[in-house]
Amino acid sequence: MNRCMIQDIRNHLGEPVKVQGFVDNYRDSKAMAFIVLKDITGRLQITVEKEKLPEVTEAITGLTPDSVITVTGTVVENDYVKLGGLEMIPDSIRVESLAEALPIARKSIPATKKKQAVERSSIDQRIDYRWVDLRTDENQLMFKVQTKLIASLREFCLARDFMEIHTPKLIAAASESGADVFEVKYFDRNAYLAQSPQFYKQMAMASGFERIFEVGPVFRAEKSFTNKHTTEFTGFDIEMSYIDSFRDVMKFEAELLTYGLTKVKEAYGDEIEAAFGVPLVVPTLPFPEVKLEDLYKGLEEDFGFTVPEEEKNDLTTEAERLSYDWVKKHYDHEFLFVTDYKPEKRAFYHMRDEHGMPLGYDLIWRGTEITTGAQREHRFDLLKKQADEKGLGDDVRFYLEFFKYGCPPHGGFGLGVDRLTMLLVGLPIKECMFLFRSPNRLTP
RNA sequence: GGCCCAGUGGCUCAGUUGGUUAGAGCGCCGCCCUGUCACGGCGGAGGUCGUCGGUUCGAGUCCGAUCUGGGUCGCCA
Repeated sequence: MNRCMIQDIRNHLGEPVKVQGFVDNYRDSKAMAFIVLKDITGRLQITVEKEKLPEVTEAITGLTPDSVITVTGTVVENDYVKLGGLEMIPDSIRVESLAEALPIARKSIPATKKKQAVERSSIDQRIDYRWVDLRTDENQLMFKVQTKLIASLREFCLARDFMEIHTPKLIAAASESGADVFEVKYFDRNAYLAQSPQFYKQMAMASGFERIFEVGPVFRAEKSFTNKHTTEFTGFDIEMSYIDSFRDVMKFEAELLTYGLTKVKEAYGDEIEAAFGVPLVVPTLPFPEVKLEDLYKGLEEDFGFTVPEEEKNDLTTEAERLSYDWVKKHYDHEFLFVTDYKPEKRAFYHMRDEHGMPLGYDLIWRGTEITTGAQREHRFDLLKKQADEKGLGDDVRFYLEFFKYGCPPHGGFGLGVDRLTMLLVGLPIKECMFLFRSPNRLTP
């Protein structure tokens, strides 16, 4: 018998079906037993009248929550049942895997007159048993949402003739200054884990690929302790040739994100709001933009916010957070492009204008940076000069070669997939990753 | 790396100015319960309080060191 997903069960009332999943709840009394079965699509009550079903009764003796079972039987409507008004009368139940008592509390239970409240286990405790934690509706929804988002972003790019590439993650030298790299043994020498596909996606431009994207892992050996950093995350990277300006890149990104969020809202907007209390607002085009310097002026005028002059060449965490209030106030928007960062704060490969100002941007969503983008310097001599100014020598020699034999003008950006997910549901990044990695966390 | 905070049964917590056998709820185990739906009722097991050292007649409670973890800032996606 084919397996029936629980969401489809109404199409099979009165006929024999098979369902499989986890025991979400088990209530056992002398004459009756009730199992709530959960699969990835929903829940169904299995009702056992013990006297009528001695074999089934035998099979479920000692059943525990979170065990995995296979049930065959007939689903009927019954107003007794609060769960959808449906119940399955089984004719067989097989226990596929008997679960031990769970080591974590996944849900909070409010206090009653007789009992004190039980808080759910801390996120760190839950991550220790992430596979158990991920069985909750909220967590599974989060990954359905992320799947939809990435599929939509990919769809948008493919419709515009982008190629999807896969660049190496084992590399011979650091790909960006600043970020620390993980060193790994590579036969009789050392290699590094890629901090970014930056150099290779630019190589794709020199290869004449014109428009590419990559969804892949990014490694950062930084001891960052915030609610939005992790040592391994997934980057959605774009690079495109024959742009006239970095504004072409910004425009593309704004359209890309708007498309992705539209698709996510169509599929899961209501569920996201119900589960996480965060409304999904599809942004309007174009996204607002502001120069870094003007943003600081605005924050001071509107909120009396100031930082020492020497910190104004970058967004502090607090300024970044406040920029959300600022953009809401002035543009009624959640996204904000920030431009005109000083060259000292930007990578050497960003193209600069005649005043030496980098032609790039950061994109802030709901007060958190999700992207850095730029037009790249594709002219060998200028690029080499900018690399030399940053003191990069042998490490970028192979990369500079990409620009010697013809390379189109181009630009691109990198999006943090996990940051998008985290902002979409309003939770810290460690709660939003399948498995979180930090300086203190390498397992499970 | 800076600054803060925390470590008590499987989980979540309480533990009063240091003072008799360290408490509770959930979970677990056993018994009872014909329709439950966060089922219910009764009973039970389970911790020596992160580690080491010190103060004291006496330390979960005070002091020192140490380990582990967390929050936050910086860094960034």
